[in-house]
Amino acid sequence: MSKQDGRNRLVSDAPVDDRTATVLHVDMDAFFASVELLDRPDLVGLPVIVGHDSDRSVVTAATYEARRYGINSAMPMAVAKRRCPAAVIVEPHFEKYSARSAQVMRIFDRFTPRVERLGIDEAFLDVAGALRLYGTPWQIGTEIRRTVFAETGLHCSVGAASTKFVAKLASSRSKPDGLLVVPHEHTVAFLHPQPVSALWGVGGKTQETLERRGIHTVRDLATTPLPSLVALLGPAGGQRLHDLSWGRDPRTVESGVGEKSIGHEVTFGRDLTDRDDVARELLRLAEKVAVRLRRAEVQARTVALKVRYTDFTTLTRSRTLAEPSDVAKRLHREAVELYDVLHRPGNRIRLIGVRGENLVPAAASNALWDDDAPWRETETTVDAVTARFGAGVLRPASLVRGTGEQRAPHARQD
DNA sequence: TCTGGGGTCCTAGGACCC
DNA sequence: TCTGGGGTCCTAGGACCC
Repeated sequence: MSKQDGRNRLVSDAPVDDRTATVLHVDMDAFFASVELLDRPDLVGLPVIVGHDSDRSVVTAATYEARRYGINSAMPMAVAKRRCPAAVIVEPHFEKYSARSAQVMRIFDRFTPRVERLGIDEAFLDVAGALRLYGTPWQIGTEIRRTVFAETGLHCSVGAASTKFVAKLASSRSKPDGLLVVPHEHTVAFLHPQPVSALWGVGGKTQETLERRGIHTVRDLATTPLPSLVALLGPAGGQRLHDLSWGRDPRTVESGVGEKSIGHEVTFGRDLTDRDDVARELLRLAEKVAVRLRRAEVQARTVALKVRYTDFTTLTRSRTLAEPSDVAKRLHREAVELYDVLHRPGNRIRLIGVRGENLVPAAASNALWDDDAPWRETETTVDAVTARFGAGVLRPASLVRGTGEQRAPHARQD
């Protein structure tokens, strides 16, 4: 037996055929915080919070030591500091997490080609075709955990089951640094005692709705007539939760699916009121979006603007373009026009965001014929100009008025 | 306690077409 | 003269997940 007895375990002690549990969910433990500790071994064992140390910030990640003080992701930083004044706060470094994530995902690829990334720190693996080579799901999960730790120094937890949802729930129940296998025939017994909030898609609001009707556990939901659930949650939601409560999850592991939208948003340290300030921020965001669109070799058919006022009221406005675009200037113009409809003197803007939606492949021919792109922006256009001359150089008004004749700022020559 | 930034999916109404 | 039904697209908002 391994040193991880008590962590590595089956859902039942009875001998079971776990070859039915071919969907694995691998979830990195306290990922951002753990990556930071790789560079700061002096902080190991301490309550560490990753996030900006400022008002209006939230906790991005926390070590298990910090979680013991009741600190969790998405908690306002002010609250977290109150709960544990001694906590060490570390600024996030997203490039570092991306690099580690890629390293970990490459390890998964060695076990099966069927890997579906889910965010930066988790993935589903379909290992049905890997059993002959690598053994049972339990053995594969154990080997993945061993390899990830050996090569990165990071711990992860693995759930194995016959469906994605149950595998994901199993990994969460095995955390931290654990492995839990739920054979197919144990699925319902595993699910039914869980709180209804364990179901994928049941958050605070839905949980409240369900509990008002006396539905507290997955078993309660499973034994509620489907029409009642549909009346409560809508046709799609009612049917889906009912299926999940019986372990039915039709989703398969899909590798290589691209993003459906690409966006950036920013919350300001102090609210913006000036229209030109907003327009300038929209340019920064549009440039970031455009860079990522081009990198992904897609174009956006629709541009969406998001505005959050100081009272947290949040609006979105979107418009579908005549021609899809990956050009910052074009996205920016659209976003500014959408904003100008909303603008009122004295409005206090807390957040703005720009998102490209309805993505379509960037056909090579578009680059040749698209009148809107007589020049192709480099990835560094705005950043380079801003870095050299300061943000004030790129007056938003001049860009709004810009025509097709306007060239990219000359900084691109280097 | 006072709320980040990256996303996905669902609903619902209206326009428009057949 | 008053009235169809289905399908798709667009837009806005909300819940949810990591």
